[in-house]
Amino acid sequence: MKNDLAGKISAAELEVMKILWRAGDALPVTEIREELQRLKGWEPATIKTLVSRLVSKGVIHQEKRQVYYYSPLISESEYNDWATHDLISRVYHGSARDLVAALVRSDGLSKNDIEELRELFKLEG
Amino acid sequence: MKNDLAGKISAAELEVMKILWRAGDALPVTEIREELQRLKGWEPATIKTLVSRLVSKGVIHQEKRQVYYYSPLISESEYNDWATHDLISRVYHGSARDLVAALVRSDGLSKNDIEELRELFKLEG
DNA sequence: TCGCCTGGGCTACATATGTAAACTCATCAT
DNA sequence: ATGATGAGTTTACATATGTAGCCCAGGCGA
Repeated sequence: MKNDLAGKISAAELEVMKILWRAGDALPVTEIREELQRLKGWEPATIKTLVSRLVSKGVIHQEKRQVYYYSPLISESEYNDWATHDLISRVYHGSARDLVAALVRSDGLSKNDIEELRELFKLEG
Repeated sequence: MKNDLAGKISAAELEVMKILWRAGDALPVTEIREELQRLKGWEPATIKTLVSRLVSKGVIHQEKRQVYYYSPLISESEYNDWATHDLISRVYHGSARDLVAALVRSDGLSKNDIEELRELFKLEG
């Protein structure tokens, strides 16, 4: 069940996750709302819905205090990896290499990025 | 409008696109259906729906002969690039480098892949 | 020629998603 | 004590998506 990330996180929901990941700490809806209102201009109601859905999907945890506090149950890199491998399987027939090759070809990377990655690969090799 | 790929192609629709891209030639629904029936076990009706939706979205072209023939209006690499950059912006805050770095870290690449990519980067540098 | 099969178009229907309001308590300030 | 305020829950509603059936007209075989 981990490989479908508990039913997948939608694009809008992901924005909520990002707030929680960045916070590093459990947050009350108030703060999540404040952030997203500023960043996305979403209504409080919308944000509450997204948070609820994430709880249902089991990807964030709801902790009772004076007010509920929310914290992620999956890490950002866990999600990122999942999203990446999802792309790779859907689009690149399962070849991570093809993805990177496409990136290189399509100017997705700057000279500088390439330099940094070369270093990265040097370490990996 | 190109940067939203005419309203986005869904996962199921993408399978249709793949058939067309691989064919390299315009195909009648018959053939698309045959392929997808074999590969995915989808009903003919389902496939017709997907094809119609792709036509509506303007990503494939319908050519009248005895029977309609369909061909893609966007190339596979065009789509791949779009999907990749979509992932990068949604998940990697716009940093292609972060995507590749994550891949390297998460064992998404085999020793062999890394070797090949190093070559690739060598050329690019 | 006449029904049958099939391509193409239209309709269907559940679930997911984006977006948000309505309602219901509990709590805080007056 | 009482009403305003806000947290949490329920409901709403359009569009997207997965998945597919129904119906009609024209070509093909009997």
